[in-house]
Amino acid sequence: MDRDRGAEASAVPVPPWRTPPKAVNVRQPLSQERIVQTGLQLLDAEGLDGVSMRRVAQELGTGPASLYAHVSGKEELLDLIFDRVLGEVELPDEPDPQRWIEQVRQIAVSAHRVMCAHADIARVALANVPVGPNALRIAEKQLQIMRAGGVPAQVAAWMIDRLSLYIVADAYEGSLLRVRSREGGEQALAEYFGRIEAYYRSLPPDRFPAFTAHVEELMSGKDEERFEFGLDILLAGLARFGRADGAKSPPG
Amino acid sequence: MDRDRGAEASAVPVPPWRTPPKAVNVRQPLSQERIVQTGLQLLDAEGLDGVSMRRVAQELGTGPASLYAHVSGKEELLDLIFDRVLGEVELPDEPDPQRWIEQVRQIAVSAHRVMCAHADIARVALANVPVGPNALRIAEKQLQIMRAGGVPAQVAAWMIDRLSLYIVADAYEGSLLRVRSREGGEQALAEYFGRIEAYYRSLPPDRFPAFTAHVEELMSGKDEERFEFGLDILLAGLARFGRADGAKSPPG
DNA sequence: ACCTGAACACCGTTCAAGT
DNA sequence: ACCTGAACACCGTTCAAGT
Repeated sequence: MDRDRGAEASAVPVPPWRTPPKAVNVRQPLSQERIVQTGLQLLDAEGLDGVSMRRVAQELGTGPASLYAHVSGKEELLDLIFDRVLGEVELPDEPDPQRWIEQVRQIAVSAHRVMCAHADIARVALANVPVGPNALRIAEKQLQIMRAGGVPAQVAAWMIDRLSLYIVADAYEGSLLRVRSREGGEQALAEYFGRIEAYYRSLPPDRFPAFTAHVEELMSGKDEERFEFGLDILLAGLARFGRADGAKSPPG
Repeated sequence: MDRDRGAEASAVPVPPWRTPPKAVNVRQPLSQERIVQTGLQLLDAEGLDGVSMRRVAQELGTGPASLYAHVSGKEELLDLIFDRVLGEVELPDEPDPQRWIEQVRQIAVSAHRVMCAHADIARVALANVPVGPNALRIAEKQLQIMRAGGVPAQVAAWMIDRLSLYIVADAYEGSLLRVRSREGGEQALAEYFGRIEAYYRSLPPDRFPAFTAHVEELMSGKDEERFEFGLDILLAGLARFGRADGAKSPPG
């Protein structure tokens, strides 16, 4: 009998008066995983302000109330997205006492780059202490490297905190400029800095002698350059506490 | 004729059927000054989230739309409040080349203290580049001091930027903890850190050997202590660029 | 157990209309 | 010129009711 060969039967058009099954995959059940993933997509597409409970729910084809079964609230959702992003940070396999400063530096640069690649997600880390698995993984590695480099435990412990504050703050600050340039184009960003520079130049030199004399220097340098400048200042300050031979790549 | 002696006439009760004049001083006209002042009061009383256009308007006995005649929007209002706060920062009169690092340090500490004294206002400085008169006054002084200390112009210019980023970021981070403790009492803050510490101790030592071995060091130190630790690391890194004799107070 | 519609108590900003 | 009521287009979270 032919009527049991389902595969071939489906090649024939379905009679239009039959109610089609509800769109496939829309009934894929909600989960924390799916919510975080959707939040991350929204973050990348529209920035952190685009990640609202309502928008995430909409994207998942449901109402905002449904999210609360899988996530305690907006804060937890953002924490989860942040830690997922931190998962992209690359770490060296083993601490190398000969190159401890370079290793600390590489992790810092990688973390900075990763956060910068995801809009203004860094704001989340400023708002609460990150305790997700990836945050811990990174901090653990930094601590191991500094200890291997001979840095005293108390200094190393506080330095992790100070370093991550610096990285996160710079990433956040820079991301706001990037948001500005995405919204108004490259041109808007240039205009913004142009206005500031013009304002600096217009200041009265008698009250702002140093400022007006150094507008050039104040405005120079790209994001990355300034970040690494500050990072190297911090690392130079740290170097005194550890093995001297680990400080092979001193800044200017 | 008695009916012209207004002063004495007002001692007699007004006939109750007369409409009384609208409450005195409520008709004090709106001004940017009054709006900023009210915003600052709200900031101190309820934190930055308490400063909404609607709340400020309410406090002034008017509707939110009325504020837009004196302030372009919320962002400008917050900028104005921030710069007013910066007015409290103390600056030395003259740059002293013998003590340049100490002077840079004092300004940094003062700015940090001032921001910490006004809830989470520091968030404003992370969101946009401060260009108010008081921000400029402080930056100008820092620049003068570093130049007097022999720091090259490019290093000094970038250092102002990095220093203020560090100060603002720490003040903001700390303010969020202070908000937490104000809302839930000293006890809530202790509980929060207690939870974190307990979580650190509960981590598997094989995967987090350094972390679990140094929970004590990771949790130690008050806000101010940690801030000054990082500040001194930065200043030690900076010291190499200027006059050696200005670095009289090196950190640990 | 999981999901949802509707409601609550808010936002910043705009605009036509009033004085 | 200055001020305002009402509206617009949003928020995060809660809760009773549904399946």
